[in-house]
Amino acid sequence: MEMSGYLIATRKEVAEFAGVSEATVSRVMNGVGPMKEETRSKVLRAAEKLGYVPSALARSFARNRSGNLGVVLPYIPKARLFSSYYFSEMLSGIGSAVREQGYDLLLLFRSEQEPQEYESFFLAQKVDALIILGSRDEPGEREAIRKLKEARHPFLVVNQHFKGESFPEVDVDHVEGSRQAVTHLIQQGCSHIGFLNGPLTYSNSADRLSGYQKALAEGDLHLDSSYLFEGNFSRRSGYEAAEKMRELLPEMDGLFVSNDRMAIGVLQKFREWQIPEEKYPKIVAYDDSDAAEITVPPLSSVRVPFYEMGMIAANKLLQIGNDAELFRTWFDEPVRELLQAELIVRASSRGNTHVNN
Amino acid sequence: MEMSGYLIATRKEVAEFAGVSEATVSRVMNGVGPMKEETRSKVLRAAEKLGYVPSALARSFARNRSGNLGVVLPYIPKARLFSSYYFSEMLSGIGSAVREQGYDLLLLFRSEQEPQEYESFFLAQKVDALIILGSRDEPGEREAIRKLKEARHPFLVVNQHFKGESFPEVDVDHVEGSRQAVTHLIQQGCSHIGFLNGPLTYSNSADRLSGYQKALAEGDLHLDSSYLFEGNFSRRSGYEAAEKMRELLPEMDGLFVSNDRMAIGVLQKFREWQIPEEKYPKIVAYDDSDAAEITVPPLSSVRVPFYEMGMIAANKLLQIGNDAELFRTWFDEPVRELLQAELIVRASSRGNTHVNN
DNA sequence: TTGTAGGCGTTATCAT
DNA sequence: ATGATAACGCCTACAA
Repeated sequence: MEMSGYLIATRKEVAEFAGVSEATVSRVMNGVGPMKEETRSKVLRAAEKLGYVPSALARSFARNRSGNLGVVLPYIPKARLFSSYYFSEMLSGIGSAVREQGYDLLLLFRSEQEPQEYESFFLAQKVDALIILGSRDEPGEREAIRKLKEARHPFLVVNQHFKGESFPEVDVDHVEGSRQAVTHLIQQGCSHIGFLNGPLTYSNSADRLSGYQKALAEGDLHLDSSYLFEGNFSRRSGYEAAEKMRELLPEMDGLFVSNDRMAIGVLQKFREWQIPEEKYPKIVAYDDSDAAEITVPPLSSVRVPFYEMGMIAANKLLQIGNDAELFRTWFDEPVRELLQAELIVRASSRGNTHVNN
Repeated sequence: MEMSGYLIATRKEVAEFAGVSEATVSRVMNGVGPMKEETRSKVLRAAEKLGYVPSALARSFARNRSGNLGVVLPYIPKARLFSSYYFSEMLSGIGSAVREQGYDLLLLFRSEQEPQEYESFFLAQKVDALIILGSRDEPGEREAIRKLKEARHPFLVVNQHFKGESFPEVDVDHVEGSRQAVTHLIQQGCSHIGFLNGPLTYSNSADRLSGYQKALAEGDLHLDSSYLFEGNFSRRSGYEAAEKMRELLPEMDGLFVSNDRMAIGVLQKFREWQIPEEKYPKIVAYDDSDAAEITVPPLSSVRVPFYEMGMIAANKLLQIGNDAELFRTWFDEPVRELLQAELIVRASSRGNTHVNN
């Protein structure tokens, strides 16, 4: 059904009112082609008068372009997805780029049920380009993205790398970020460093593991697999992982955690156990979200430029719409932008100088 | 330019391939009208074979419906909008409703520069319905929303009330939420209760002020305007507002703050001043975001059902697309859904029993 | 500088 | 149960 109670002024009416042809109205509205200033203002006045706004729908249809940049998000019912710092920042960055380029931002929720399938967003012409967030390295996902590439749809994977493929990606050097984090812990005198990581289907988790290993090797420490823990990035999972650290704690003098939220869960558990702060392992977390500053002790954390990532990804992607040359090479030499992370040191990884609040 | 390197299968090709008319293809794809099972499967096979997906663009054009629910967000460059708990939760709620109803979610960023103007989203047919978030009671905004109503565009204002108008709204009873918060402080023995509020152009700020006043009156306390502070909901503004509380602190034994982030800023300042926790005023904040649990001391906070608000708003709004009767009355008896907030008590407002961590 | 007219891929109505 | 066809509102190549 028609969802509105009003009538929309059409180009035809404007043309009649202004006493020109419809084509002229189009030219004026789009500012193309030469035209007499008089005609122009006549048309604009008519449009103003009639409240005419060109239909984006019809325009898209005629141009065969939706004008939308799609962003695929993991759909997890009730998961309060946006609450996660990661997605929030990224979307803000994408939003700001999209806006400047005159596109609209269409949010697309990936379903956990149905098999992954991204191409139909293009086939249905819902989007002109697609940014894929929260991607995981799983067979279905790889396949779905491969299809996008084969069909040469403009897309970009963010914060995820698929080894062996060459997809256009904007990513962060999590290997180096993690290496720095763990090296810092070693420099602080730690020799038994635990690692609470996220699921390895995220390449950023795998990358962090590499960085961790690298730092240990460089510090002549050996990797003890009983020091490896896995969570799902939620606070709760950090809280639960801490349980498993219990018996190692006297030994474990350092801890690297893959995001702030899990680290906060760990801290909660430590506090519950009434471990004195001086006895906490030295901790470095990841993301450097707002929360890192306000925990007790404040968390050292690896800052990830999510906002910039989103902005860069969107800009790159939309750029190819205006640059035929870029489009030609987009898939042959896929973009692989690699941003740097930066370790921010706070009390959680320093000496026993925690403010005892 | 054409942004893709592939060709899209059209209905015509499917029709030819299947040896039927285009109309039949449409019927099959939309599952309308009677049809022989044989024809149906023939068409479906052809579609499958050719990789045909009906063009959402063309469909929207023909149906004169975009299939999009628009969500207006305040645009603040670099403001990391989504990081705010408020918007994050709301969008998650809207997203989940929209998805179920088969709509798409279009994000629209309000500009701070240009005068407010929402109607053109409808005139340009970018959206079939509109949810307005982060609205403020300012002349331009009122005017813009009035126009929506006059033209009978389906829209909904969320978490904001315009006194004297009757716009369709989904809101929270912030008067009652605040009254509870402050009454709780009074019950805890506080008699000099400060209030750090947000800008009064947000009706929820004004409502909180009413609740504060109400509670004071009920507790036979008088309102001292030197106990009123204003911030802009950011942590920094809380941090700065705390400065102004300095000299009142010995007296001020209670503090009500309009959101968690500002409260966190206040706590930071207190900690910087090295005020012992036992001497903090008893604090109740607002929103009950994730952060409230992890501060030291954990913040008592008024829980606001943002997620539900978003979901309810979107559901209500999309419902009117399927219900002519509802649409008819939508503007005559505008929805005014009023959800309840709930006080969550934590250590920050209890006796001197803070865990000294 | 402006007008004419064909086409875009559906939906929906009317025949058959 | 299916086919033919007129809209839908705009863009754009071409004609004038």
